[in-house]
Amino acid sequence: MSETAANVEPIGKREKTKVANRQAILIAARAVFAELGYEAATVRDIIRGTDLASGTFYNYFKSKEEVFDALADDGARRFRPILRMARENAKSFEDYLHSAFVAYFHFIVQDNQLEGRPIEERRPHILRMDTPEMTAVYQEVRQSLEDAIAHGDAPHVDADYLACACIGIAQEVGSAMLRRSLHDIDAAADFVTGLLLKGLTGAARKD
Amino acid sequence: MSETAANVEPIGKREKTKVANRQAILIAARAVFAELGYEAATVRDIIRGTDLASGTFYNYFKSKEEVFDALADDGARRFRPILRMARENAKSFEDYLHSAFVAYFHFIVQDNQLEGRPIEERRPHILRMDTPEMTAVYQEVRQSLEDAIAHGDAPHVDADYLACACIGIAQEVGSAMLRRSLHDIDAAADFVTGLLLKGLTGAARKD
DNA sequence: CACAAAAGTGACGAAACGTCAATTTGCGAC
DNA sequence: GTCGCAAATTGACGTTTCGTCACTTTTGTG
Repeated sequence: MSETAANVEPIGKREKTKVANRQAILIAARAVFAELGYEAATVRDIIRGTDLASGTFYNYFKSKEEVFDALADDGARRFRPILRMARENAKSFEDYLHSAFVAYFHFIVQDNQLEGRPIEERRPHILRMDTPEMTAVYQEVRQSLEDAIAHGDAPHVDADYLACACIGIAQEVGSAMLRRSLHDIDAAADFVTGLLLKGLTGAARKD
Repeated sequence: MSETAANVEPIGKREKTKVANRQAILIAARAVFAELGYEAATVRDIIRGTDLASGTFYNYFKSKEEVFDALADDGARRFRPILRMARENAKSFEDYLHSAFVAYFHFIVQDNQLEGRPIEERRPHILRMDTPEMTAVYQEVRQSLEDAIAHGDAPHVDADYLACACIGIAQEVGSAMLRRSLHDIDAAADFVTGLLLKGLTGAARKD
């Protein structure tokens, strides 16, 4: 073998710097959004956080908004396998719900470790939920719910509404949890799981 | 009485044009956001929709974002009395929940009559959760829930989380409803009310 | 009517945007 | 190695939007 052993990844320097630059921009953008807030941040601020020139930014993204969408999309992409594992390892429907919420709450706690401006200001005013990976997460949730219904683990409900309800609950209760000084992931997950399974009775405090 | 009869409203022309101008800007902004999308819209686009000069804009708002917040705030302000009436007229806790959701879904259907860009791209309604009126809506929901708990109409749950869950559900299921060709407000309200009261069992289809 | 305070106006400098001709870098061919 | 071409980077430049401010107009008051 005269070739180097690294022929499993036939990746040239060209492509490598390309993904590296894209990543550098995304990382810089995260930091800038956290520090200045999304609205106040400019494309120049972002590119200044890398060693690239201003013109190069536009080789990778059309605008600040597109960078944000890419960040959101990346987040969803990273979360998806976690969600899938939660489903595959679940012993029961209740178990699935609980571990999925635990996974999500854990994920957002991690994702907001960066300090800076309040979390609300790091996002655009209008959050778009229709990026490809975002949609995929919704589809995954919905599919899981439909499977559970088909399998008799859950009553025959409107899976679309239910998936939306789950996502809405996860988002809002998740944000509320982040606002609290102590991020009690299990308590939050217990709350929402109980609420979904048994309604208010199920969400009641255990004290 | 030598004075004119209109002394019940001691409002001079000064104040009158002031509120009129502010309102004109907000209305123009709504239209511009609907037509161009929020991100693409500029302060100049907005002011062009009124008969005011560009400099005048800054007498009323600091930026496009502040206009958006004002629109959101106005939406919340209009919704609050509706929510309050739902509570005061409710015969029971279940009735309160149901009519509150009906009111909200009705509200967002009305609020999205304007045609233009896809709803995701404009959205001058309930999204930002940290404007004064928005917070007031949250407080109102939470207070209602705490009252119900104290009165024994609901189990002893974490009212903060529950309020957030209700709001999250309302937003997401509301959006899902808007996406459907037929906006069946009652069906959506039945779904979420059942879900909250009895969990999945309560949300099951009635067929 | 006169005068002062408040509000409106639009031109102007500053800031951010997005483009592009010139330059550098990567990569295959010889 | 080096030659040549394509791809990517660069930063200066023209353009667009921003936000301000000196000036004008409007409103309220005596």
